[in-house]
Amino acid sequence: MAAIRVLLVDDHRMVLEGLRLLLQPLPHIQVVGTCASAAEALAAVAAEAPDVVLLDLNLPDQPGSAVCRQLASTYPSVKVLVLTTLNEKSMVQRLMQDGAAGYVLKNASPEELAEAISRVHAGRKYFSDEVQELLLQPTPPAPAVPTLTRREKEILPLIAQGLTSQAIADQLFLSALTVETHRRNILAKFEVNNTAALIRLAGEHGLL
Amino acid sequence: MAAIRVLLVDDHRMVLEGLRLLLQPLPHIQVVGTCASAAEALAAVAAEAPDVVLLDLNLPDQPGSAVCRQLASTYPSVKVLVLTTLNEKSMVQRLMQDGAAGYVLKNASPEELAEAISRVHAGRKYFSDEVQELLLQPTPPAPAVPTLTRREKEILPLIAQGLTSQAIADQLFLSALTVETHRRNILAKFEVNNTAALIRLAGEHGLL
DNA sequence: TCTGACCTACCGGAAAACCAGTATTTTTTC
DNA sequence: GAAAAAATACTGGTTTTCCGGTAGGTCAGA
Repeated sequence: MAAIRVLLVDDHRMVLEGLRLLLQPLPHIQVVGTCASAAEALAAVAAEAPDVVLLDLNLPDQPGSAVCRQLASTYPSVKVLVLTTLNEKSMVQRLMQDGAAGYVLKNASPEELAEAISRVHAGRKYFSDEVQELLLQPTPPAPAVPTLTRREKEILPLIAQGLTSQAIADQLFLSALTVETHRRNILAKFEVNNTAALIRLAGEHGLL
Repeated sequence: MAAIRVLLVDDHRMVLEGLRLLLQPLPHIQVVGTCASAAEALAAVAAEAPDVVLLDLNLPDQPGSAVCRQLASTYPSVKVLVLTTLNEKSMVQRLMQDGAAGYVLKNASPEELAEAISRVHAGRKYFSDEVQELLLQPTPPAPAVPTLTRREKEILPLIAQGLTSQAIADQLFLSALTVETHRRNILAKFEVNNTAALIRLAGEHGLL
């Protein structure tokens, strides 16, 4: 049986080197390259056609989820094994939609990592125990990030900057009344009734 | 010359194993233990008396800066080499105050890491190039987190929750007018003139 | 003991935000 | 090409915040 060809993607060189050394003694696994950015990774996949990509989510140039999606759509035969520290449920589910074949935490043991690589190469899914537990937990009331329209996305940060409706209107060449309407709609979507709570929530959801 | 005894502290087991393998071939360095939490690290330092502690900042139980401070005060002969991904100036300076002997980024090369270990063991400081550049940059206008009084610290989060001055007053058994005064003082301290900007800034400074 | 910081509380007025509707036009989407 | 969604704008009214100034009481440190 030919060795599984693995590509390593992580923005920390030390982690890359460490992983490489860790996988080196395993006869059924062959590391075909290491990348530190999304761009590098995409190029390397094209050049090396690995079986499995070990993908860290924190890359400097693109969010890992985007890389995952691109790889999955362009190279369906390449299995993406996400390797990260985040273990939020929403993130896991999102990545599965993006075509990831598995999800291993960075504090997993080397044995677990090897197991995960074999599993996804065999066409199966792999989740570390912690992640599985997370998926089994009944969905908490679903925080649900409101979907904002283009205009609303534009206005929200301006509100956060402390601009008044009039100032925003001037800047966007709108009537202040229009801005007030958008403002009300945004408040409604976030289910709050004043700016303070809105900005806090928006901040928590990374919308600023 | 005896080998430098190094203790590795990082919450990701893979990073630990990777580092261990990375340092293994170096004859002048001996890894005497690996720890995944602050508690473990403190115990291990007491037991092993290493020369150098390679310390990651993101530990599950305590902020790395606290560990650094404790180590430096309890075991002055132990050199702490901070190994992390954060490279904010304030963080670097804070850690130096906490007694760190050096600062290496996670995407440093293994050679650089070895060099850093040798340097701090020799009693010198070590900063990776990127960090040095950061330190050389003229201090940007100093963002300056405003100092809030006890009452203000109490009221600010309530504002962020979307409570009106009246509601806050009810909750704290105060006059709404008093709350308004505090509110104005808070706005003044943050140098903003409405709640939206206040909450955004407070959030950025981690005051909520 | 006095000073300064803090907490408390008030007045009056202006500005802004919030609420409940309605309505026209433009853009998107099926 | 019609329906749905979004963007625009308005009326009219209430609530809240913001601003400037004042002021008494407490408490800690010089």
